[in-house]
Amino acid sequence: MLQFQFVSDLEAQLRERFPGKAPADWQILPERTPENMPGELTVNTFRFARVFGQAPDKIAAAAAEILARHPDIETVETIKAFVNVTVRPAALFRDTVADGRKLLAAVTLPEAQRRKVLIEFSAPNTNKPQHLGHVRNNTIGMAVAGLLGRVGHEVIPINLVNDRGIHICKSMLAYLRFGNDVTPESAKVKGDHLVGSFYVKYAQALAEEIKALRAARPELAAKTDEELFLETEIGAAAQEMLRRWEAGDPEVRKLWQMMNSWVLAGFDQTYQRMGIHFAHTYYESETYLLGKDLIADGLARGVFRRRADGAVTVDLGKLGQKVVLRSDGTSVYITQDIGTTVKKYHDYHPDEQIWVVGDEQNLHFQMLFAILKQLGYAWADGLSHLSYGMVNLPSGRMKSREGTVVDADDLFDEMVALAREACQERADGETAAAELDRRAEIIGMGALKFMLLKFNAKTTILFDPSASIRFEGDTGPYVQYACARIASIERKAAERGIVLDAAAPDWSLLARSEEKLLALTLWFYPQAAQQAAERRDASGLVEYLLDLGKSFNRFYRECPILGADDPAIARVRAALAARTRDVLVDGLKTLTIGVPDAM
RNA sequence: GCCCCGGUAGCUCAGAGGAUAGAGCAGCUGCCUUCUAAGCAGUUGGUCGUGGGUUCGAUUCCCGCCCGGGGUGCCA
Repeated sequence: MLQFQFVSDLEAQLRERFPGKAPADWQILPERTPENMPGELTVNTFRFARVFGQAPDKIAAAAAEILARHPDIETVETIKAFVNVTVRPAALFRDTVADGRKLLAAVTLPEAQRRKVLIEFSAPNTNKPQHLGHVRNNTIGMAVAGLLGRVGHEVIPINLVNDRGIHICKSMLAYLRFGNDVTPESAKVKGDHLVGSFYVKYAQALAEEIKALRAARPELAAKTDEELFLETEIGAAAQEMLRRWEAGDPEVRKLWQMMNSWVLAGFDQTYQRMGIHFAHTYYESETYLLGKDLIADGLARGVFRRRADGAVTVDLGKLGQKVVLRSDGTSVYITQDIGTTVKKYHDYHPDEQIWVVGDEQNLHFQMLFAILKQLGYAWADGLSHLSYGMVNLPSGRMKSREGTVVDADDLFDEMVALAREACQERADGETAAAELDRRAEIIGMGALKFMLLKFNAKTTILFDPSASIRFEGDTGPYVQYACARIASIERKAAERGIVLDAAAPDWSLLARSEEKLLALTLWFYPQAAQQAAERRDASGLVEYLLDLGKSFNRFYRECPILGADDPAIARVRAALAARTRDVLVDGLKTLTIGVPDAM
């Protein structure tokens, strides 16, 4: 990690003054001094006075005394146990931005802390296109994968496609009955959307049949729609299709293959547009039988118990009892997950496995992890559920069957179209249409991803399509705009024949408060990225990038670069701007958000 | 009933034991012949759901209660 010289020296001298007290890994992390307080950086001795066995104000006094003599320190002021300092400009820039490569390299963790992490996200069903809920999952998944990779972990992003089951058969059955052999090509519709339309048709047909059934047989009034499913013709037919699928019926399998390939081709487009890449995709059709042998094994070892009715259960203490095998010997959801988790472990031998899955499955994962621990897998401690909240609409929850969803592809188009309008307005007449399209894609998708990542994953998001997504304020485009301004300055400099990077910049020429604040903010980048990675929470990095963008825009306003009186000041300010751009681009790229050259 | 998550400015959210609780949006005031105004500066707005407790110090930790969401399947 990048450290200020005065902080390292302070650590050493405090250790000397109180020998044998502080542990080897103890270190001081200076904080930014609040704006209405004197100073730039604060050493908060409340945080570590205890390690020296001293009262905070004693340590603060000692620290202040040490720092007052330090050549890098301009002023020291102690308030309670806070030691506020201002740093001499030359030292401040030397320790923060002077070495840009070192700043970016400081994000990477030491080798001993790097791990192999498998992260599973997206996990779509192949009966319908993806909606905003999936987009949140995908965005969080790839951002966290990016963060973990950026700090040096070996990351294996994987997908598990749920490509079998009754919901798939529903789409298939509706296609057989109402499809007239339509294909994505003949209908000129993306494959996942085409298949999804049959899923909706099935739901409609089923609803009508249930309604008719209820009208004909009033004694069924107390039963739920779900309980009546097999009473309907179309319900029984779907169940029969599932049975034939499981039996390997060639006709059913052929239809299944065809429709799945349509959906997967559609998903590929969606993933590509989002910038998602998986190291491997598992298919539930190939893994759904896994786990049963593990249940048999656990039964033999007394981890599980067979109940009188034949079902196999496990006692999970506070979490309750859980059935892991039905009385007819077939798997339940958790049986499959036990099997695939063990498979994933054997395929990759990761130190950690992370699942990005909605919070309605919190209990499921608690149970899954508890079962794997009871089965005795030492690696079960490395399993975690990255749980995130729903995306609700003003009208309530999104429901595919009722068609009340914000479709992913439609949303992307809408975002990009809005960005395109804004680009058009700002562009000079000479900018080619293709270039505007390119910018709009980066800005529109960036705005969407940034918005989704800005929330803490746990919070339930209320998404109002009519209010749409903003491009101003705390947004992706705000950060991208700072980058575009920097790129523009560099272009202008080139046009005017000003050479900005000829010699090593003279950092001692900088001393304005906006310049110092910008450099200090840049210094925090490695910490912000590492903390976000550690917490598996991209919102921390998002907040940081907004903060950096703000620091830059203030600097931009107050400290002219090309207009600086002294060419040497222009050079060093340009270097500071370039450092800013490098960090912003690095941070956005980590979150799979791009940066346009101009906006 | 039990379990999990949330309740902070009009709205959307930060804040993971420390200073006088922050930001964006919305509202109001200014700033584009000056490196891009997707920007900047200023301003209005808060009993941090509520009642206790621990602590030198609590929005933050613990307990009770209220409100909202999710879960509590031999569904996934």
